[in-house]
Amino acid sequence: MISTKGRYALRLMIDIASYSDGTPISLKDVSKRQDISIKYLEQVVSLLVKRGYLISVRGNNGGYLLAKSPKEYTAGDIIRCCEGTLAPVACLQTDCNVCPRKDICSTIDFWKGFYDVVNNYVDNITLDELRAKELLKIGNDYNI
Amino acid sequence: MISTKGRYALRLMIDIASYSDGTPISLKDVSKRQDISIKYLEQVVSLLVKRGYLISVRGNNGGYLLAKSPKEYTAGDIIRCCEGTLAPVACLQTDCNVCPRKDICSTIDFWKGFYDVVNNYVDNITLDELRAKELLKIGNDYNI
DNA sequence: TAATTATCATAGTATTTAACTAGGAATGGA
DNA sequence: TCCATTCCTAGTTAAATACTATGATAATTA
Repeated sequence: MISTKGRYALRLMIDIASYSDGTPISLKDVSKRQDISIKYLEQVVSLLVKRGYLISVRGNNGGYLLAKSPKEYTAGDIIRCCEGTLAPVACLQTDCNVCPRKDICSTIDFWKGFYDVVNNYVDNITLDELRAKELLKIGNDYNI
Repeated sequence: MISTKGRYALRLMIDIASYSDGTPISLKDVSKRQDISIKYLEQVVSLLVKRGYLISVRGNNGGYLLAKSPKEYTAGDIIRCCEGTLAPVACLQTDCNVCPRKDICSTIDFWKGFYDVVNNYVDNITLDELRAKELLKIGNDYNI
């Protein structure tokens, strides 16, 4: 199960991509549209800023801007940024490859394949495509 | 991340499929081979018995038997039995489809696709295939 | 029959994680 | 200077995870 951090990050990025007209989008606006508290959004957004996915503008009329074109973000980039790895098991996280059973483990290949299909899926959908869907829904008078 | 319940369930099933000669396999033996406490295995195995995936034999020389051929179990069957749904978000669990944003949500289709690739992957690998890998590793003198 | 070896059922527990909320400092435009 | 915003760190509550523990029940075997 993907946590709220990753899911909200995706909605936040789609929101900014959808509503930005070149001026920064404030969390206050995102919060209203997405029904997520500003305080929680602050935590999510800080991860995206740290990673360089968003540019923050402080002060009055401040907010956030995409650092690059929506076509250049994949859903995977965004989710992993806030969620961490999508590895289904700990032994696939590169840093802790210390399972004592790794040489005799018959399931590791299965989990590797799992990891692969997940990464392959999320890395083949761009923020631009997600934004297109968002705009479609909005244009549709909030009724699909 | 898949929890120990689902991962141990898979190893338990592979173990039983690999070592069974028609007589029941006890948790004591599985525990030794898999390095998982008997007490924890008892909890995992009870879910598989309740679901009818394993047949339990009580008393001395008791243990567990597969209820059907290894070819007839998918990895997905086993994992979901002990792990619950593999849905990445709560609103995809059929029973609680009550998200107030469902009509305007632009990410639901993305998560549906995620869910699909995961299910498709785990349901296309059988216990028999996993057993084959296990036997290969064992035969290989515990060295890959 | 009694001892032994299993499964079965339920409860307890320590640790971690998730999902927030809160307070206030720093920034910068009006 | 005011005020809207981001930024930073802590605190909190609830639930889940990953077990361990105790004892009942069942069935084989000596």
